[in-house]
Amino acid sequence: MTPQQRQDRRWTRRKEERPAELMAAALDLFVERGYAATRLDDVAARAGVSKGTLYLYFSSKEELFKAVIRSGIVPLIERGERLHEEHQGSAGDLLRKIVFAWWQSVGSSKLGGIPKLMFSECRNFPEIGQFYFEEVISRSYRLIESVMESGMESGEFRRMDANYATRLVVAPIVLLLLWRYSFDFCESKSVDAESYLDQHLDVFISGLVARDSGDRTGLNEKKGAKPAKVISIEKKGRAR
Amino acid sequence: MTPQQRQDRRWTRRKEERPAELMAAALDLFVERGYAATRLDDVAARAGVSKGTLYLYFSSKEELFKAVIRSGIVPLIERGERLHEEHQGSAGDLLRKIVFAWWQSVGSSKLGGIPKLMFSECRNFPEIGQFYFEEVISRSYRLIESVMESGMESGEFRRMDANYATRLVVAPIVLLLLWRYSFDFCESKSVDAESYLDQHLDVFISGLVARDSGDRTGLNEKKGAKPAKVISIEKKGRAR
DNA sequence: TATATTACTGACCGCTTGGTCATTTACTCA
DNA sequence: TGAGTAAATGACCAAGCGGTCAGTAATATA
Repeated sequence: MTPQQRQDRRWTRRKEERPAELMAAALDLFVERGYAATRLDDVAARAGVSKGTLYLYFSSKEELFKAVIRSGIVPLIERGERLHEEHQGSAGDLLRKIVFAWWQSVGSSKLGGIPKLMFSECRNFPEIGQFYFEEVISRSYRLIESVMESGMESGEFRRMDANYATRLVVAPIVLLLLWRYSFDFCESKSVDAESYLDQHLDVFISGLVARDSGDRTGLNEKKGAKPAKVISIEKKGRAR
Repeated sequence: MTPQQRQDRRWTRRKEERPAELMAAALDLFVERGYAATRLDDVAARAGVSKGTLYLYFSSKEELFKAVIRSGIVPLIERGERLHEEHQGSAGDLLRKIVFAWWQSVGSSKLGGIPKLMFSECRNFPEIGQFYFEEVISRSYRLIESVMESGMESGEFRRMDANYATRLVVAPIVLLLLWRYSFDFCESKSVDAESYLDQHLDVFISGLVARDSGDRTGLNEKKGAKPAKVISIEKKGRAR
Protein backbone atom coordinates (compact mmCIF):
# COMPACT_ATOMS: atom_id res chain seq x y z
CA MET A 1 0.00 0.00 0.00
CA THR A 2 1.47 3.34 -1.04
CA PRO A 3 1.54 6.32 1.31
CA GLN A 4 -0.77 8.08 -1.15
CA GLN A 5 -3.33 5.35 -0.77
CA ARG A 6 -3.06 5.59 3.00
CA GLN A 7 -3.69 9.31 2.85
CA ASP A 8 -6.80 8.87 0.74
CA ARG A 9 -8.44 6.73 3.36
CA ARG A 10 -10.39 8.45 6.09
CA TRP A 11 -8.50 6.38 8.65
CA THR A 12 -6.40 3.23 8.90
CA ARG A 13 -6.47 0.29 11.27
CA ARG A 14 -3.50 0.38 13.57
CA LYS A 15 -4.52 -1.69 16.51
CA GLU A 16 -0.97 -2.28 17.72
CA GLU A 17 0.26 1.29 17.75
CA ARG A 18 -2.81 3.01 19.18
CA PRO A 19 -2.28 2.37 22.89
CA ALA A 20 1.29 3.65 22.89
CA GLU A 21 0.31 6.71 20.85
CA LEU A 22 -2.59 7.46 23.13
CA MET A 23 -0.42 7.13 26.21
CA ALA A 24 2.22 9.38 24.72
CA ALA A 25 -0.39 12.02 23.96
CA ALA A 26 -1.86 11.64 27.42
CA LEU A 27 1.51 11.99 29.12
CA ASP A 28 2.13 15.22 27.26
CA LEU A 29 -1.19 16.70 28.24
CA PHE A 30 -1.25 15.42 31.80
CA VAL A 31 2.18 16.88 32.41
CA GLU A 32 1.24 20.12 30.74
CA ARG A 33 -2.19 20.72 32.26
CA GLY A 34 -2.61 18.30 35.13
CA TYR A 35 -5.05 15.45 35.36
CA ALA A 36 -8.37 17.22 35.85
CA ALA A 37 -7.76 19.90 33.24
CA THR A 38 -6.89 17.38 30.55
CA ARG A 39 -9.84 16.53 28.31
CA LEU A 40 -10.06 13.13 26.71
CA ASP A 41 -11.16 14.76 23.47
CA ASP A 42 -7.83 16.54 23.38
CA VAL A 43 -5.87 13.42 24.17
CA ALA A 44 -7.62 11.58 21.38
CA ALA A 45 -7.13 14.46 18.97
CA ARG A 46 -3.43 14.66 19.73
CA ALA A 47 -3.12 10.96 19.06
CA GLY A 48 -4.89 11.55 15.75
CA VAL A 49 -7.93 9.55 16.72
CA SER A 50 -11.48 10.03 18.00
CA LYS A 51 -12.56 9.80 21.60
CA GLY A 52 -14.48 6.63 20.91
CA THR A 53 -11.27 4.94 19.87
CA LEU A 54 -9.64 5.90 23.12
CA TYR A 55 -12.35 3.96 24.92
CA LEU A 56 -11.57 0.89 22.84
CA TYR A 57 -8.21 0.70 24.53
CA PHE A 58 -8.75 2.25 27.95
CA SER A 59 -11.88 1.74 29.98
CA SER A 60 -11.79 5.12 31.73
CA LYS A 61 -9.76 8.27 32.23
CA GLU A 62 -8.37 6.85 35.42
CA GLU A 63 -7.24 3.66 33.71
CA LEU A 64 -5.54 5.75 31.05
CA PHE A 65 -3.77 7.71 33.75
CA LYS A 66 -2.58 4.56 35.46
CA ALA A 67 -1.37 3.10 32.19
CA VAL A 68 0.55 6.27 31.41
CA ILE A 69 2.32 6.24 34.73
CA ARG A 70 3.04 2.55 34.68
CA SER A 71 4.42 2.48 31.16
CA GLY A 72 6.44 5.62 31.73
CA ILE A 73 8.05 4.14 34.76
CA VAL A 74 9.19 0.75 33.65
CA PRO A 75 12.24 1.94 31.69
CA LEU A 76 13.01 4.35 34.49
CA ILE A 77 13.32 1.62 37.08
CA GLU A 78 15.20 -0.73 34.84
CA ARG A 79 17.93 1.76 34.09
CA GLY A 80 18.46 2.51 37.75
CA GLU A 81 18.81 -1.07 38.82
CA ARG A 82 21.11 -1.97 35.95
CA LEU A 83 23.54 0.72 37.09
CA HIS A 84 23.49 -0.60 40.61
CA GLU A 85 24.62 -4.05 39.60
CA GLU A 86 27.33 -2.98 37.19
CA HIS A 87 29.23 -0.62 39.43
CA GLN A 88 32.27 -1.19 41.56
CA GLY A 89 34.23 1.53 43.30
CA SER A 90 33.76 4.04 46.08
CA ALA A 91 30.30 4.91 47.35
CA GLY A 92 30.73 8.57 46.54
CA ASP A 93 31.57 7.81 42.96
CA LEU A 94 28.66 5.41 42.61
CA LEU A 95 26.37 8.07 43.96
CA ARG A 96 27.61 10.56 41.39
CA LYS A 97 27.26 8.04 38.64
CA ILE A 98 23.68 7.12 39.51
CA VAL A 99 22.58 10.69 39.91
CA PHE A 100 24.00 11.88 36.61
CA ALA A 101 22.79 8.87 34.69
CA TRP A 102 19.34 9.38 36.15
CA TRP A 103 19.34 12.99 35.17
CA GLN A 104 20.33 12.19 31.63
CA SER A 105 17.74 9.49 31.10
CA VAL A 106 14.83 10.80 33.13
CA GLY A 107 15.34 14.36 34.25
CA SER A 108 15.94 15.77 30.85
CA SER A 109 13.46 13.61 28.95
CA LYS A 110 9.72 14.03 29.01
CA LEU A 111 9.51 11.34 31.66
CA GLY A 112 10.72 14.09 33.92
CA GLY A 113 7.17 15.35 34.18
CA ILE A 114 5.94 12.26 35.97
CA PRO A 115 7.15 13.08 39.48
CA LYS A 116 5.40 16.44 39.41
CA LEU A 117 2.28 14.72 38.16
CA MET A 118 2.42 12.12 40.89
CA PHE A 119 3.05 14.61 43.66
CA SER A 120 0.08 16.62 42.46
CA GLU A 121 -2.37 13.79 41.99
CA CYS A 122 -1.44 11.03 44.41
CA ARG A 123 -3.86 12.26 47.05
CA ASN A 124 -6.78 12.06 44.63
CA PHE A 125 -5.72 8.63 43.39
CA PRO A 126 -4.55 6.79 46.48
CA GLU A 127 -4.48 3.50 44.65
CA ILE A 128 -2.03 4.68 42.02
CA GLY A 129 -0.21 6.79 44.55
CA GLN A 130 0.43 3.66 46.54
CA PHE A 131 1.54 1.88 43.40
CA TYR A 132 3.99 4.67 42.54
CA PHE A 133 5.27 4.78 46.07
CA GLU A 134 5.99 1.08 46.19
CA GLU A 135 7.22 0.53 42.66
CA VAL A 136 9.21 3.70 42.14
CA ILE A 137 9.91 5.67 45.25
CA SER A 138 10.63 2.78 47.58
CA ARG A 139 12.74 0.99 45.05
CA SER A 140 14.81 4.04 44.25
CA TYR A 141 15.26 4.84 47.91
CA ARG A 142 16.35 1.31 48.65
CA LEU A 143 18.94 1.60 45.92
CA ILE A 144 20.39 4.84 47.28
CA GLU A 145 20.13 3.61 50.84
CA SER A 146 22.30 0.61 50.06
CA VAL A 147 24.89 2.91 48.55
CA MET A 148 24.88 5.06 51.66
CA GLU A 149 25.20 2.03 53.91
CA SER A 150 28.14 0.59 52.01
CA GLY A 151 29.79 4.00 52.24
CA MET A 152 29.39 3.97 55.98
CA GLU A 153 30.60 0.44 56.41
CA SER A 154 33.77 1.09 54.47
CA GLY A 155 34.42 4.14 56.63
CA GLU A 156 34.13 6.48 53.68
CA PHE A 157 31.11 8.21 55.23
CA ARG A 158 30.48 8.97 58.86
CA ARG A 159 27.81 6.91 60.58
CA MET A 160 24.28 8.28 60.52
CA ASP A 161 20.72 7.15 59.88
CA ALA A 162 20.81 5.74 56.35
CA ASN A 163 17.16 6.53 55.79
CA TYR A 164 17.67 10.22 56.51
CA ALA A 165 20.89 10.29 54.55
CA THR A 166 19.00 8.94 51.57
CA ARG A 167 16.23 11.49 51.82
CA LEU A 168 18.79 14.25 52.07
CA VAL A 169 20.66 13.28 48.92
CA VAL A 170 17.52 12.76 46.94
CA ALA A 171 15.64 15.87 47.99
CA PRO A 172 17.57 18.50 46.00
CA ILE A 173 17.44 16.29 42.96
CA VAL A 174 13.71 15.69 43.09
CA LEU A 175 13.02 19.31 43.83
CA LEU A 176 15.03 20.36 40.81
CA LEU A 177 12.67 18.31 38.70
CA LEU A 178 9.51 19.52 40.39
CA TRP A 179 10.77 23.05 39.92
CA ARG A 180 11.27 22.52 36.21
CA TYR A 181 7.66 21.58 35.79
CA SER A 182 6.18 24.27 37.99
CA PHE A 183 7.88 27.56 38.72
CA ASP A 184 10.60 27.39 36.15
CA PHE A 185 8.67 29.63 33.75
CA CYS A 186 8.79 32.41 36.35
CA GLU A 187 12.55 32.75 36.11
CA SER A 188 14.39 34.38 33.28
CA LYS A 189 17.25 31.88 33.39
CA SER A 190 16.74 28.36 34.68
CA VAL A 191 19.37 26.61 36.75
CA ASP A 192 22.04 24.64 34.99
CA ALA A 193 21.12 21.15 36.13
CA GLU A 194 24.53 19.62 35.72
CA SER A 195 26.44 22.10 37.82
CA TYR A 196 23.62 22.27 40.35
CA LEU A 197 23.78 18.52 40.83
CA ASP A 198 27.52 18.64 40.90
CA GLN A 199 27.61 21.23 43.65
CA HIS A 200 25.01 19.33 45.60
CA LEU A 201 26.95 16.10 45.57
CA ASP A 202 30.09 17.98 46.36
CA VAL A 203 28.72 19.68 49.44
CA PHE A 204 26.78 16.66 50.57
CA ILE A 205 29.61 14.19 50.28
CA SER A 206 31.97 16.62 52.01
CA GLY A 207 29.44 16.90 54.80
CA LEU A 208 29.18 13.17 55.13
CA VAL A 209 32.91 12.72 55.25
CA ALA A 210 33.48 15.40 57.88
CA ARG A 211 33.41 13.82 61.33
CA ASP A 212 31.66 16.58 63.24
CA SER A 213 29.61 19.63 62.45
CA GLY A 214 32.16 22.18 61.41
CA ASP A 215 33.50 23.11 64.81
CA ARG A 216 36.95 22.14 63.70
CA THR A 217 37.31 25.59 62.22
CA GLY A 218 36.78 27.12 65.60
CA LEU A 219 34.54 29.71 64.00
CA ASN A 220 31.52 28.90 66.09
CA GLU A 221 33.38 29.56 69.29
CA LYS A 222 34.84 32.81 68.06
CA LYS A 223 31.50 34.28 67.01
CA GLY A 224 28.97 35.68 69.44
CA ALA A 225 26.37 32.96 68.99
CA LYS A 226 24.53 31.44 71.92
CA PRO A 227 24.63 27.69 71.34
CA ALA A 228 22.57 27.03 74.47
CA LYS A 229 19.60 28.87 73.09
CA VAL A 230 19.87 27.22 69.72
CA ILE A 231 19.89 23.82 71.32
CA SER A 232 16.76 24.65 73.27
CA ILE A 233 14.99 25.39 70.01
CA GLU A 234 15.98 22.05 68.57
CA LYS A 235 14.98 20.32 71.80
CA LYS A 236 14.50 16.69 70.78
CA GLY A 237 18.22 15.91 70.88
CA ARG A 238 20.50 15.63 67.87
CA ALA A 239 20.46 12.16 66.40
CA ARG A 240 24.15 11.44 66.33
CA MET B 1 -29.10 39.48 71.75
CA THR B 2 -28.94 36.14 73.57
CA PRO B 3 -27.36 33.04 72.02
CA GLN B 4 -30.80 31.43 72.13
CA GLN B 5 -32.24 34.19 70.00
CA ARG B 6 -29.39 33.75 67.57
CA GLN B 7 -30.08 30.07 67.30
CA ASP B 8 -33.75 30.62 66.53
CA ARG B 9 -32.90 32.59 63.46
CA ARG B 10 -32.33 30.74 60.20
CA TRP B 11 -29.15 32.75 59.69
CA THR B 12 -27.43 35.91 60.91
CA ARG B 13 -25.78 38.78 59.16
CA ARG B 14 -22.04 38.59 59.62
CA LYS B 15 -20.61 40.64 56.81
CA GLU B 16 -17.23 41.11 58.45
CA GLU B 17 -16.45 37.52 59.33
CA ARG B 18 -17.66 35.80 56.17
CA PRO B 19 -14.66 36.34 53.89
CA ALA B 20 -12.16 35.01 56.41
CA GLU B 21 -14.37 32.03 57.21
CA LEU B 22 -14.85 31.26 53.54
CA MET B 23 -11.14 31.49 52.88
CA ALA B 24 -10.35 29.22 55.80
CA ALA B 25 -12.82 26.65 54.53
CA ALA B 26 -11.44 26.98 51.02
CA LEU B 27 -7.85 26.54 52.19
CA ASP B 28 -8.79 23.33 53.97
CA LEU B 29 -10.50 21.89 50.95
CA PHE B 30 -8.01 23.08 48.37
CA VAL B 31 -5.19 21.55 50.37
CA GLU B 32 -7.12 18.36 50.89
CA ARG B 33 -8.52 17.81 47.39
CA GLY B 34 -6.71 20.17 45.06
CA TYR B 35 -8.20 23.06 43.14
CA ALA B 36 -10.27 21.31 40.50
CA ALA B 37 -11.76 18.69 42.79
CA THR B 38 -12.97 21.26 45.31
CA ARG B 39 -16.60 22.21 44.81
CA LEU B 40 -17.80 25.63 45.76
CA ASP B 41 -20.89 24.11 47.31
CA ASP B 42 -18.64 22.26 49.72
CA VAL B 43 -16.61 25.34 50.53
CA ALA B 44 -19.77 27.27 51.29
CA ALA B 45 -21.18 24.41 53.35
CA ARG B 46 -18.01 24.16 55.40
CA ALA B 47 -18.18 27.87 56.08
CA GLY B 48 -21.77 27.37 57.19
CA VAL B 49 -23.20 29.37 54.35
CA SER B 50 -24.83 28.91 50.95
CA LYS B 51 -23.08 29.09 47.62
CA GLY B 52 -24.85 32.30 46.76
CA THR B 53 -23.26 33.95 49.76
CA LEU B 54 -19.84 32.92 48.58
CA TYR B 55 -20.47 34.87 45.41
CA LEU B 56 -21.30 37.96 47.42
CA TYR B 57 -17.70 38.07 48.56
CA PHE B 58 -15.72 36.45 45.75
CA SER B 59 -16.49 36.97 42.11
CA SER B 60 -15.28 33.55 40.93
CA LYS B 61 -13.58 30.36 42.01
CA GLU B 62 -10.30 31.70 40.71
CA GLU B 63 -10.62 34.89 42.74
CA LEU B 64 -11.34 32.83 45.81
CA PHE B 65 -8.24 30.78 45.16
CA LYS B 66 -6.10 33.89 44.77
CA ALA B 67 -7.50 35.39 47.95
CA VAL B 68 -6.78 32.20 49.86
CA ILE B 69 -3.17 32.12 48.76
CA ARG B 70 -2.58 35.80 49.31
CA SER B 71 -4.11 35.89 52.76
CA GLY B 72 -2.38 32.68 53.76
CA ILE B 73 0.94 34.11 52.84
CA VAL B 74 1.00 37.41 54.60
CA PRO B 75 1.75 36.01 58.06
CA LEU B 76 4.25 33.63 56.50
CA ILE B 77 6.32 36.43 55.03
CA GLU B 78 6.09 38.67 58.04
CA ARG B 79 7.47 36.05 60.40
CA GLY B 80 10.39 35.30 58.14
CA GLU B 81 11.51 38.85 57.77
CA ARG B 82 11.09 39.64 61.45
CA LEU B 83 13.56 36.88 62.28
CA HIS B 84 16.03 38.19 59.78
CA GLU B 85 16.21 41.59 61.40
CA GLU B 86 16.39 40.42 64.99
CA HIS B 87 19.27 38.00 64.72
CA GLN B 88 22.95 38.47 65.34
CA GLY B 89 25.53 35.70 65.54
CA SER B 90 27.15 33.17 63.23
CA ALA B 91 25.59 32.39 59.85
CA GLY B 92 25.24 28.73 60.69
CA ASP B 93 23.29 29.50 63.83
CA LEU B 94 21.09 32.00 62.04
CA LEU B 95 20.33 29.41 59.41
CA ARG B 96 19.31 26.91 62.08
CA LYS B 97 17.18 29.49 63.81
CA ILE B 98 15.32 30.51 60.67
CA VAL B 99 14.70 26.97 59.55
CA PHE B 100 13.34 25.77 62.86
CA ALA B 101 11.21 28.85 63.40
CA TRP B 102 9.81 28.45 59.92
CA TRP B 103 9.00 24.84 60.55
CA GLN B 104 7.21 25.67 63.76
CA SER B 105 5.11 28.48 62.32
CA VAL B 106 4.47 27.26 58.81
CA GLY B 107 5.50 23.67 58.33
CA SER B 108 3.45 22.29 61.13
CA SER B 109 0.44 24.59 60.77
CA LYS B 110 -2.19 24.32 58.09
CA LEU B 111 -0.34 26.96 56.09
CA GLY B 112 2.00 24.11 55.34
CA GLY B 113 -0.37 22.95 52.63
CA ILE B 114 0.13 26.05 50.53
CA PRO B 115 3.45 25.14 48.90
CA LYS B 116 2.07 21.83 47.70
CA LEU B 117 -0.99 23.63 46.37
CA MET B 118 1.14 26.20 44.56
CA PHE B 119 3.46 23.64 43.04
CA SER B 120 0.46 21.73 41.77
CA GLU B 121 -1.51 24.64 40.38
CA CYS B 122 0.94 27.33 39.38
CA ARG B 123 1.05 26.15 35.81
CA ASN B 124 -2.71 26.47 35.47
CA PHE B 125 -2.71 29.89 37.11
CA PRO B 126 0.36 31.63 35.76
CA GLU B 127 -0.73 34.96 37.13
CA ILE B 128 -0.94 33.77 40.70
CA GLY B 129 2.10 31.55 40.18
CA GLN B 130 4.05 34.64 39.26
CA PHE B 131 2.67 36.43 42.29
CA TYR B 132 3.68 33.59 44.60
CA PHE B 133 7.08 33.37 43.01
CA GLU B 134 7.80 37.04 43.48
CA GLU B 135 6.19 37.60 46.84
CA VAL B 136 7.12 34.39 48.59
CA ILE B 137 9.75 32.33 46.87
CA SER B 138 12.00 35.17 45.76
CA ARG B 139 11.78 36.93 49.06
CA SER B 140 12.56 33.83 51.08
CA TYR B 141 15.42 32.95 48.80
CA ARG B 142 16.84 36.42 49.10
CA LEU B 143 16.73 36.08 52.85
CA ILE B 144 18.60 32.79 52.87
CA GLU B 145 20.98 33.98 50.21
CA SER B 146 22.05 36.92 52.33
CA VAL B 147 22.72 34.55 55.20
CA MET B 148 24.86 32.37 52.99
CA GLU B 149 26.78 35.35 51.67
CA SER B 150 27.54 36.71 55.10
CA GLY B 151 28.74 33.25 56.08
CA MET B 152 31.11 33.23 53.14
CA GLU B 153 32.40 36.71 53.74
CA SER B 154 33.25 35.99 57.35
CA GLY B 155 35.12 32.89 56.22
CA GLU B 156 32.76 30.60 58.08
CA PHE B 157 31.67 28.96 54.83
CA ARG B 158 33.77 28.17 51.82
CA ARG B 159 33.16 30.30 48.74
CA MET B 160 30.61 29.04 46.28
CA ASP B 161 27.69 30.29 44.21
CA ALA B 162 25.30 31.73 46.78
CA ASN B 163 22.31 31.08 44.57
CA TYR B 164 23.05 27.37 44.38
CA ALA B 165 23.92 27.22 48.05
CA THR B 166 20.51 28.66 48.83
CA ARG B 167 18.66 26.20 46.66
CA LEU B 168 20.55 23.36 48.25
CA VAL B 169 19.65 24.30 51.82
CA VAL B 170 16.07 24.97 51.00
CA ALA B 171 15.39 21.90 48.88
CA PRO B 172 15.24 19.25 51.62
CA ILE B 173 13.06 21.51 53.71
CA VAL B 174 10.56 22.23 50.98
CA LEU B 175 10.48 18.63 49.92
CA LEU B 176 9.71 17.55 53.46
CA LEU B 177 6.62 19.72 53.30
CA LEU B 178 5.54 18.58 49.85
CA TRP B 179 5.98 15.03 51.03
CA ARG B 180 3.73 15.59 54.01
CA TYR B 181 0.92 16.64 51.75
CA SER B 182 1.35 13.97 49.11
CA PHE B 183 2.99 10.63 49.76
CA ASP B 184 3.08 10.73 53.50
CA PHE B 185 -0.04 8.60 53.79
CA CYS B 186 1.78 5.78 52.01
CA GLU B 187 4.23 5.31 54.82
CA SER B 188 3.47 3.66 58.09
CA LYS B 189 5.62 6.05 60.10
CA SER B 190 6.28 9.57 58.86
CA VAL B 191 9.67 11.20 59.27
CA ASP B 192 10.37 13.11 62.43
CA ALA B 193 10.64 16.59 61.04
CA GLU B 194 12.81 18.03 63.77
CA SER B 195 15.57 15.46 63.62
CA TYR B 196 15.38 15.34 59.83
CA LEU B 197 15.95 19.08 59.65
CA ASP B 198 18.64 18.84 62.26
CA GLN B 199 20.54 16.22 60.35
CA HIS B 200 20.17 18.15 57.15
CA LEU B 201 21.62 21.33 58.59
CA ASP B 202 24.35 19.35 60.24
CA VAL B 203 25.50 17.64 57.07
CA PHE B 204 25.02 20.71 54.94
CA ILE B 205 26.90 23.10 57.18
CA SER B 206 29.69 20.58 57.60
CA GLY B 207 29.88 20.31 53.86
CA LEU B 208 30.06 24.06 53.48
CA VAL B 209 32.78 24.39 56.05
CA ALA B 210 34.99 21.69 54.58
CA ARG B 211 37.40 23.24 52.11
CA ASP B 212 37.49 20.51 49.49
CA SER B 213 35.41 17.53 48.54
CA GLY B 214 36.40 14.97 51.09
CA ASP B 215 39.74 13.91 49.66
CA ARG B 216 41.40 14.84 52.92
CA THR B 217 40.49 11.40 54.21
CA GLY B 218 42.49 9.81 51.45
CA LEU B 219 39.73 7.30 50.96
CA ASN B 220 39.15 8.12 47.34
CA GLU B 221 42.72 7.36 46.46
CA LYS B 222 42.85 4.14 48.40
CA LYS B 223 39.70 2.70 46.84
CA GLY B 224 39.59 1.26 43.36
CA ALA B 225 37.51 4.03 41.82
CA LYS B 226 38.38 5.47 38.45
CA PRO B 227 38.18 9.21 38.91
CA ALA B 228 38.98 9.86 35.27
CA LYS B 229 35.84 8.12 34.10
CA VAL B 230 33.65 9.80 36.64
CA ILE B 231 34.90 13.17 35.59
CA SER B 232 34.04 12.41 32.00
CA ILE B 233 30.44 11.83 33.04
CA GLU B 234 30.25 15.16 34.81
CA LYS B 235 31.97 16.85 31.88
CA LYS B 236 30.86 20.47 32.13
CA GLY B 237 33.49 21.38 34.71
CA ARG B 238 32.94 21.71 38.44
CA ALA B 239 31.93 25.19 39.45
CA ARG B 240 34.43 25.84 42.18
C1' DT C 1 -15.88 -10.20 -5.88
C1' DA C 2 -18.94 -11.25 -2.04
C1' DT C 3 -19.19 -11.73 2.81
C1' DA C 4 -17.76 -11.39 7.51
C1' DT C 5 -15.25 -9.00 10.84
C1' DT C 6 -13.73 -5.25 13.55
C1' DA C 7 -11.22 -0.79 14.15
C1' DC C 8 -12.91 3.52 14.20
C1' DT C 9 -16.14 7.43 14.15
C1' DG C 10 -18.93 11.15 15.96
C1' DA C 11 -23.38 12.37 17.50
C1' DC C 12 -25.46 11.98 21.67
C1' DC C 13 -26.59 11.56 26.83
C1' DG C 14 -26.65 12.89 31.49
C1' DC C 15 -24.27 14.34 35.39
C1' DT C 16 -21.59 17.61 37.60
C1' DT C 17 -20.63 22.14 38.85
C1' DG C 18 -19.46 27.14 38.24
C1' DG C 19 -22.20 30.92 38.22
C1' DT C 20 -26.96 33.82 38.44
C1' DC C 21 -30.86 36.01 40.42
C1' DA C 22 -35.57 36.54 42.22
C1' DT C 23 -37.03 36.00 46.71
C1' DT C 24 -36.74 35.77 51.67
C1' DT C 25 -35.14 37.13 56.07
C1' DA C 26 -32.40 39.73 59.34
C1' DC C 27 -31.30 44.08 60.78
C1' DT C 28 -31.46 49.51 61.01
C1' DC C 29 -33.30 53.78 62.01
C1' DA C 30 -36.67 57.48 61.85
C1' DT D 1 -43.19 49.89 65.00
C1' DG D 2 -42.96 49.65 60.33
C1' DA D 3 -40.65 51.04 56.19
C1' DG D 4 -36.26 50.64 53.98
C1' DT D 5 -31.87 48.27 53.24
C1' DA D 6 -28.87 44.68 52.43
C1' DA D 7 -27.21 39.95 53.80
C1' DA D 8 -28.26 35.41 52.71
C1' DT D 9 -30.77 31.80 50.37
C1' DG D 10 -31.58 28.05 47.08
C1' DA D 11 -33.73 26.93 42.83
C1' DC D 12 -32.19 27.34 38.48
C1' DC D 13 -29.33 27.69 34.11
C1' DA D 14 -25.84 26.51 30.77
C1' DA D 15 -21.58 24.63 29.59
C1' DG D 16 -18.18 21.25 29.82
C1' DC D 17 -16.85 16.75 29.78
C1' DG D 18 -16.66 11.65 30.88
C1' DG D 19 -18.66 7.99 28.91
C1' DT D 20 -21.89 5.28 25.28
C1' DC D 21 -23.27 3.16 21.10
C1' DA D 22 -25.38 2.68 16.53
C1' DG D 23 -23.45 3.12 12.36
C1' DT D 24 -19.48 3.20 8.86
C1' DA D 25 -15.50 2.14 6.48
C1' DA D 26 -11.18 -0.52 6.29
C1' DT D 27 -9.45 -5.10 6.23
C1' DA D 28 -9.44 -10.29 6.27
C1' DT D 29 -11.16 -14.33 4.17
C1' DA D 30 -12.91 -17.42 0.85
